[in-house]
Parts: sequence; structure tokens; C-alpha cells
Amino acid sequence: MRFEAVTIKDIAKALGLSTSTVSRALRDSYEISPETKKLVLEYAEKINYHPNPIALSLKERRSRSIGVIVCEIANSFFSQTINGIESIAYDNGYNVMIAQSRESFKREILNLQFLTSRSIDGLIISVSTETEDFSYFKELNEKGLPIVFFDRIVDEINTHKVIVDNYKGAYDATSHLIKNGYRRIANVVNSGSLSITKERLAGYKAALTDQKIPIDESLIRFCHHGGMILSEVEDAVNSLLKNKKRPDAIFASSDKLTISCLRILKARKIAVPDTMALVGFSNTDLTELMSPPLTTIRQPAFEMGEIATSLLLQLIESKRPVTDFETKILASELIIRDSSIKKKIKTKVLS
Amino acid sequence: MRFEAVTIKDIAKALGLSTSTVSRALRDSYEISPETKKLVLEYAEKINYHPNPIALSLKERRSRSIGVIVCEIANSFFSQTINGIESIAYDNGYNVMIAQSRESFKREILNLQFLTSRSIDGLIISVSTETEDFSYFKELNEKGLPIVFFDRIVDEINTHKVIVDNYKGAYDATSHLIKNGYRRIANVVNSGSLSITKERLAGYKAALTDQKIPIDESLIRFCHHGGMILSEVEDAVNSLLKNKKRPDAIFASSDKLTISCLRILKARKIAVPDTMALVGFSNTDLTELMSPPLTTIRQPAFEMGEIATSLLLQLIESKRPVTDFETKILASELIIRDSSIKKKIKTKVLS
DNA sequence: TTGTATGCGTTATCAG
DNA sequence: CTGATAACGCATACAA
Repeated sequence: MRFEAVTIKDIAKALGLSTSTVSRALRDSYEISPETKKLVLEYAEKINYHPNPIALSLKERRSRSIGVIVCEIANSFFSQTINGIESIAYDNGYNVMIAQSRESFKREILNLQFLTSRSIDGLIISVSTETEDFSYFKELNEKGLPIVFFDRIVDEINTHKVIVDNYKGAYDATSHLIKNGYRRIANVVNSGSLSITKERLAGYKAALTDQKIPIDESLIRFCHHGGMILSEVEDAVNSLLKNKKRPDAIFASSDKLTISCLRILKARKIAVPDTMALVGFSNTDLTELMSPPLTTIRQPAFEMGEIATSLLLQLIESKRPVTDFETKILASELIIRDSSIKKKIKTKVLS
Repeated sequence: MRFEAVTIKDIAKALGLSTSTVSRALRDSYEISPETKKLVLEYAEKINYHPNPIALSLKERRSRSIGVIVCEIANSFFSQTINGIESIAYDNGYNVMIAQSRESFKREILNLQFLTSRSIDGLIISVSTETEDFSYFKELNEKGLPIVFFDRIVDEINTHKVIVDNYKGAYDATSHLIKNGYRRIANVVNSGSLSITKERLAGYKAALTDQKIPIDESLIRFCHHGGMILSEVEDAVNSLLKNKKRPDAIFASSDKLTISCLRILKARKIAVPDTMALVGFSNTDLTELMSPPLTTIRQPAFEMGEIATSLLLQLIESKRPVTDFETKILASELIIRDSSIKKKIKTKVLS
């Protein structure tokens, strides 16, 4: 604040009072006479005084800011979540510091160190695809840093978690494909260590099993970098296409993977859904403008951000340690854009 | 840092030294003996000491963080810019605080106050559509807060600016439409007070004039909220469609407006480009997956972020006041996706 | 080469 | 009701 030097001292000096009196007047303390209060408040207003939050942080040993780490902000799901986080944070006078891991464990830890060294009061995080060692989070959490996990959570750490019903989302999507006549449904998923991968994979398998379709492991492809490297998704799709029993549909298990698959199929001039159907998790509003409009599973990202933040602020501001942590499971929504599937149904019926 | 109490004092006490010795040893000061240094550094490492940046900020009166204000992070152009900003900032040990104005002047100022009260060392901003009063920025800048404007700049304030060649981008896009046979080209633009609006409008008009096509003001529609309110774009498009001499093409002057126009046309079942061509500024990678793939003017967003940040850090770290401010103008790129236009050419040729 | 004292802006404690 | 002082964690001018 090189450029705004107005402090409590300036007020004290100008008014011939002590700094403590001014401080108390500003905080509307009961021990200050109404006249003094009025005097101080008016003068403070006049010279446009604002308390220095840095000094406050030092004193109160809290920064009134929370850290957010996601893999990428240029991803609809996460940018929508951040909007939700910000809305609650700002309403409560908290600042939000955003950092991106870009799906790298190393960057995640670096960001974490940066944020904690900046004295964040709490952390909201969706871990990277690479993250398999959770000791760092665990340690911080045990040392007293409140953490709320969302989306890609860490089961081992006992704190609040906010997720969508990944199992049901994947189950619904897969069932939808089956209902429309597809039988060889491939699944392109994130790293197997992610919570969402496990849950979505389970939903996919359950849907198949319930419809008496055998699970073919050769149709499941893991993308360990979550699609951050396009070639990894290309390899996955290509190998699926080369499969001796080629799949007739792909279920993509994340926003990034869905878009990547679509892009790759398009580049290879494979008609979607006529040659290959595609359904996936995605929060991109633009899917409806795409060709074809995709059927997607949408997550209530904004609400997830809001809820995660409320829970975090609760943790931060609770005096005594919280013991009853909860895992909020929100509903995910299958958005069926019929045009992409109907054709296929016809084809199926006719053939 | 409630959870990490290791301070310089702890080290001093443990090692039987004074805090100043420890401080100097940690900063590798020349006046400290190698042995003491080694002792201190090793112990600091061992107990995992990290300096408290809050205390440092208070002392040094700088926070090593920069503020960024954009209208919306869930917008490809801005999220890409932020990526560029972050990459440079983090390389230089700066933290980035991101805030969204959501095209509201009020929110912009609130964010600004929040950020400055948090002692940001500098600001990177693309102003909101509503912003017409620049006195606030001017004042802060004159008080010593380094500011770099990008995209939507404020001409009146003498500091670094980073923009793309908006004039040429609009000129190229309009020319492209003309070259493909369109004659009644509408222009849907942001608020008229924005720098980009003026520049893009000028490019659009110049292209028409150069091709001897009269400028029809009834084909120009301003969106004062930059498309944040969908109905405003709907009104613009609807009124264009009702125009007695209906346009045969729309040139949309921002990412948000381009997507909005496309969505509206689609909802109204107006074939693009057969019934109405559409070209616009857009950084969304997804345009190529859209139906139809749009011809767009793309801005080098990431690079803009990088450059803006380099300039800002230069301002922040320069000892003496800088006087030779520069306006960096990067090239914008017209990405022609022929399929969207070719049909139209055929139609034109045939008719 | 090392230690002491001071200040950054604020609030809490204790004294008047 | 108000004022002086210490403390938050760190860096540094000044002393030794």
C-alpha cells in the first residue's frame, strides 16, 4: 500500500488522540464516548481510511483468504465451481486465491506451499490426476489447515467432501446408450487413482451388468493425465478403433475427455453418432451448439462451489474442532439431446 | 498459519542466537560467519522453516501479489489470458489474485477496493462494459499503483497497454464476408464506451467503405452489458431480423457475443450460414466442433497475459518512475473455416 | 561477526 | 473514558 498511507496513526495525530482510542472508536467499542467516536469516524471517513489487512493478518494470525487448487480454470466445470466459491467467499469477506495444478502433482504441491506460505485460512481442492500420495494434505490438515475436497476427493482424509453422484451419472449415461441399442460401449476414463474414476467406472460396469452385458476390460481406457496431453486420448481412441471387436459407443468420463474424444473422432472423420456414439460428463454449455449436440452428464458445478465454501468457512470459523464431517453428494443430471441418438435408433431398428 | 508456528525466533532460541543473526544468516548476509550460516540454514531446513509472508508484506510494504480483474473467468479469452499471466507471475514469485466484475462497474470498483486493501503490488485489468468513469483507476495509478491495461484499455491513463489489432481483425472479418458475397453485414458490438468497440467498429466500417458498400447504421447493434444478459443480444438479433432490409450476415464483436448470436440463431432455427452468415471474435477452441464450424478472429490471449505481466512486473520492480509507456499491439488471426462459407458462395453463384 | 532496538499497522492488556 | 505499552514476524540501522 505504498500508495495509500492513511493509518490509524494519522488519525490519532490529527485528532490529538492515542492510537488505541482511535482503534477502539473505529471498532465501536463501548468504552469510548459518543463524541469521540463521532469525531474519529467522521475524520476517518473524510480521509478515506481503510484498515490495513496485512497488519490485521499479522495480528490475528489469519488472512481472511482461502486457497483454491484445481487442475485448470479454462474448463467449464472448474470455472463454474470457482464462480460458486467466489460468490460465497466474497459475501463473507473472504478473498479467493486460485491456482492451477495442470494435472501435475509437482505443481499441485508447489501451489500448495505457495498458498500456505501466504497464510490461507483454508483450502478447497480437487486433486490432480497424478496425485497418489496424500500425505502432504493429510499433514497440513492435521496441523490445523481446514480443507474441503470437491469432485476429486481424498477418501483417506477425514474432512468435508462435496461430490456429485458419479456412480449414478455413469450408470445413467451407460444405461441410456444401452437403451438405444448400443452393446459394445467403451469407457474412456481419467487416472485410476482418482475417486471420480473409481465411482464412474463402477456406475458404468453396474449398468452393463444390470443389462446382462458382459464387461469387456479391453474397452476401458485410462488417461493418466486426464487428457491434458491430447496424444494420450488419441492413443486411447485409436486403440479402441483398432480393437478386433470395435466399440459402437464411447462413454467419456470427464469434461476434458469428452471434448477430446469428440475432437479426435471428428478429425478422423468418424461420424458421431452414426459410426460411433459418444456420451460423456461435460459442463460446457457449448455442447448444444456442437455438431452433433451431445448427450452429456452435467454436474451442478456452481452449487458445488457454494457448498464447499460454506463448509470451509464453517470449519475456519468454528471455535472448537469439528468432528462430524460430511460428504455432500449432489445429483448429476443426464441431459439427453435426442438428435444425436435418434438416428442411431432408426438405423438399429431398420437393420 | 495457525498450524505452522515455526518462526525466526524459534530458531534463534534453539540455537542460542539472536533473531537478527538468524535473519541475516537466512538471507545469506555477508556479515555472518560461514559456520553460523550453515548451522542456521541446516536447522531451518530441519524444522521446515518458512518465512511468514504476511510479516514480510507488513515490513516491506509490498505483498508480492498482483491483482487481475476481468469481466468473467468462464470465458475462453480471459481464462487463456489468465494462464499467461499466471505463468509469468509464478515464475517471478508473484501470486495472482483474480476477481470478476461480471461487467458491472460497481463490482469492478468493489473488487478493486478489495484488492488494493489487500496491498496488491500492481493491477492487470480489462475494464467492464459499464465502465465509463475512469477517475478511480487514474487516482490509484497516480498514487503509485502500477496498472497495465489489456484488451479493453483506458486511453486516458498513461501506462502500459496490451491489445490486439482490433481494427485489422474487424477489417479482415468484414472483408472476408464481403469477398464471399455478403452485402448487408450487421455488426453486433459491445458497449460503445469500450476501446475495443470503437476499434472494431472502425475496422468494420473501413472494410465496407473500401468495398464501396454504404454504411447502414441500422445494422449496428450495441450490447451495453456485453452479452452478460442474454435478452439484450436476443433483442439485438431480433431487431436485425425484423429490419426491413434484413442483413445476410452478422459480424459479432466479442467472444461472448459470437456465442450468444450463434445460440440465438440456432434457437430460432435460422440456418447458419445458409440463411444468415456469422463471423466473430472468439477464442473458444470449441468453435471448430460447432455446427457449423465458425470463421472466427482469434486473439493471442496467452501471449497477451504474458506480456501484460512482464510489463507490470517491470513497473513494480523499477526503482525510478517509468515515463516511456508503450502500447503493445499484437496480431489477431482470422481463422477461416471454409465449410461455413462455401455453401453460401455456391448459392450466390447459382442464384 | 553478532546483538539490541526499532518499526511496519493493528489490537489487547493494563493503568490511569 | 482514555492512554501507554507490548505483541504479531521480520528486517535493518546502529552498537558492541
